[in-house]
Amino acid sequence: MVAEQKILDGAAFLKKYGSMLTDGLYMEQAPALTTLLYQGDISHSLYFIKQGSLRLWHNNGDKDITMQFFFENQMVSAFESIYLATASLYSIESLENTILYRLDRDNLLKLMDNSEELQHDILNFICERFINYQHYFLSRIKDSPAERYHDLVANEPRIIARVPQHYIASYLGITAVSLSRIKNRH
Amino acid sequence: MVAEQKILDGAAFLKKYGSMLTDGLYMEQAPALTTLLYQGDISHSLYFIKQGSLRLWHNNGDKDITMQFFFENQMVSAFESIYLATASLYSIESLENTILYRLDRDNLLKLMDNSEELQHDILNFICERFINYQHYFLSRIKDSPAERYHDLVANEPRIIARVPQHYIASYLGITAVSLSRIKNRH
DNA sequence: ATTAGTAATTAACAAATGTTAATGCGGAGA
DNA sequence: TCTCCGCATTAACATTTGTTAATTACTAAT
Repeated sequence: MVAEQKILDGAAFLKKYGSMLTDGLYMEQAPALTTLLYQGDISHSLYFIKQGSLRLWHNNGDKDITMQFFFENQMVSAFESIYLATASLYSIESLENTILYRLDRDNLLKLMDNSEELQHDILNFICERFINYQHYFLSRIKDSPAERYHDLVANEPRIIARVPQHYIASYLGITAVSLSRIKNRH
Repeated sequence: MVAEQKILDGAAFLKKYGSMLTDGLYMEQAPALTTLLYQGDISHSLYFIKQGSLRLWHNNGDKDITMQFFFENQMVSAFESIYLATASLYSIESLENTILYRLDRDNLLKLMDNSEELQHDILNFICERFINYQHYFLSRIKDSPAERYHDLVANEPRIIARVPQHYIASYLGITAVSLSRIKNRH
């Protein structure tokens, strides 16, 4: 789910493969709070954010677990759901009014069939994403909510500036009440 | 890190590709508490467990986070460390006296170069492992330590039977003291 | 400007875990 | 058999978060 990776971000992907995609790439607009993928569905789209922001989360009956926020130039997907045609563990929704490029599953797979280089890039992409994902989860396990909040303030100004607090609380794994306490602690 | 996957387990892998590996596959013996991979090192080996058990964990200065236990017939690797030649986030150590098959990095990559089918199997393997990994982490986040312990008792008798309690506590994300309390609650 | 609805803060209490320390248990080896 | 040492249990206390509820702040729409 983590789209930030060194090898191939959204902009680099479009630059490298965009010319092969004239018929499979669509520009779309999603007003704030539009759901792009429902948890449990099979994903048919890979997205690139031109403008705006997305949230990816898992729902567990009574509560949401927000895993990731996405901003401009990032590539966003539940790739394993696209590739294996399995139910997505996550929902994806716009936070702000968002402009996207959408790459269709069929065209992605066709493109992969025709390009060994893309297959190689995709395997790298998955490995990188896997590693990022592991870092995220390890920090979620080993660092306290307060530490992770201060880390966010220091290193992710976009999240602090553009994401409502109760989603940040969900991302930190705590309630909005607890986040408020942490912010105002001595 | 999760080696249990439907598409290709250790036994199936050896059956399918073992004949191509006469010179790259070594049998090894690891007495209890032998470290096979140190966190921070680049992994050079993919393992298959013939007999015994392994533990995979991440160390965070003062405490260990145990992520996975492995038993007979499982394929064990920090694949992204092998494939991308990056520092492993994890250490791997034997719990019991363990007999392993070890597949060398060079031979694995050579084999992948010569077999498109293996490349395909490996991408599937990674996607599957990614999904399993996500399930593990989500359960770690959304379920209480008590729920996860009772789940372990119901579904993972091998872990309960063969793994010392303080490693189980580390796997559940709590202290040995807290696990003891959970076990003896009401 | 008013109002209504959502988000954020604050307070009070309950529940769970961490920490430290003392005790009990059990196997390995002399 | 005795001793030692690591593992497991139990207890007491501190810390943190969850929960519920009341209050305040903010935003958007009329």
